[in-house]
Amino acid sequence: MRNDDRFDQTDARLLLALAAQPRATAVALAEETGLSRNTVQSRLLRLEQPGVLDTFEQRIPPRALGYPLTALVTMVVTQQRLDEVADALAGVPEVLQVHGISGQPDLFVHVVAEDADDLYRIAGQMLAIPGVERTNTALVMRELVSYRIRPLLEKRVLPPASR
Amino acid sequence: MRNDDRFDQTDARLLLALAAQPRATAVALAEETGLSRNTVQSRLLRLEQPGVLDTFEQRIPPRALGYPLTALVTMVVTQQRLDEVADALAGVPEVLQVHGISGQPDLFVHVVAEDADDLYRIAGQMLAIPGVERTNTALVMRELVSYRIRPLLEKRVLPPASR
DNA sequence: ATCCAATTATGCGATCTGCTCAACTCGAAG
DNA sequence: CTTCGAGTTGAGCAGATCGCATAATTGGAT
Repeated sequence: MRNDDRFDQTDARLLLALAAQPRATAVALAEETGLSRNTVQSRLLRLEQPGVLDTFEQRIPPRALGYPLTALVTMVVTQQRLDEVADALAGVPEVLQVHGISGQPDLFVHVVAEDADDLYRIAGQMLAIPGVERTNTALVMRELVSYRIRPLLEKRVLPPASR
Repeated sequence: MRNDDRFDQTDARLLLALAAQPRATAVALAEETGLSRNTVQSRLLRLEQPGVLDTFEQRIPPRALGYPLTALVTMVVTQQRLDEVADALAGVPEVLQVHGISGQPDLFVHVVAEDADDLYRIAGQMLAIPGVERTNTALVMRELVSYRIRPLLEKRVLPPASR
């Protein structure tokens, strides 16, 4: 049984081309990558299969939807109720992502808000969830390094010597 | 002067359709949204302009590149050296994103690693950066709520009463 | 009532897609 | 070394889509 959910070098090259022009046609991607159109097409088909690439939603900036504020909230939770709390958090639209982490804060919550008042309201909503013992909110002032994964991608494409 | 970098309801509907089928043709999107093909095309053109949508890289899961471990690292930094530290962090491929935040930890760093040893190595690299005073690493055990922005999108599409 | 920007409708040739088939490459197994 | 098979390539074809233009329509602001 092969490991199908892992990108090989061909995938990586294709993804780099897609990163440059996300809506490029298969023909254009074939030229860009040096692969044949057939290969590009069959690879694309697999990539857009559910569970392979992350969702398109990742590309939608909250700022452009009217949510310029981002906050990172850590939470200490009554451990037995962790799943309950997660469900309750999922009910809050402004909660974009929740991570369960090791160590003292149990949860890590990514939140957006329209303004300071809005954030205060959302923080209140989160504190009111049964099982939440303590929270700490940090406002994001600046994105010093924007999300990027290209360095890792290129690492997979370039090195012909290592493997 | 209009506010061009903000999505209206039409954009939101288009984005929802794209979320369902990221590589759908303009014709298909027109049908799905009830808009004309021309509108879809001109909107798409604007959306793929640099600086409007986030990069395609957001959709590439690090796990599929061989980085199954995710860690969230908080940092206390000599404040005058904040930009220096950010630059140094940008030089580490496994650093996917860095946020400057308000409060005691100054930086928030999103890191991936191949395994525990790899993470240890990367953590060492980060600690060695001049200006870094203290770090705290938390391992991500589970993604309790996967990144999603659809709730906010739908909020913009549905409510004809509120505005 | 008038104006203006955005959307829609329609049409055109060039391009691309979805699909198929045969030939080729190359590493693994026998 | 030979055989096998998966992945890739090249070629071809009908039909769909794209990119672009032009004119009509809509709906909100002046």
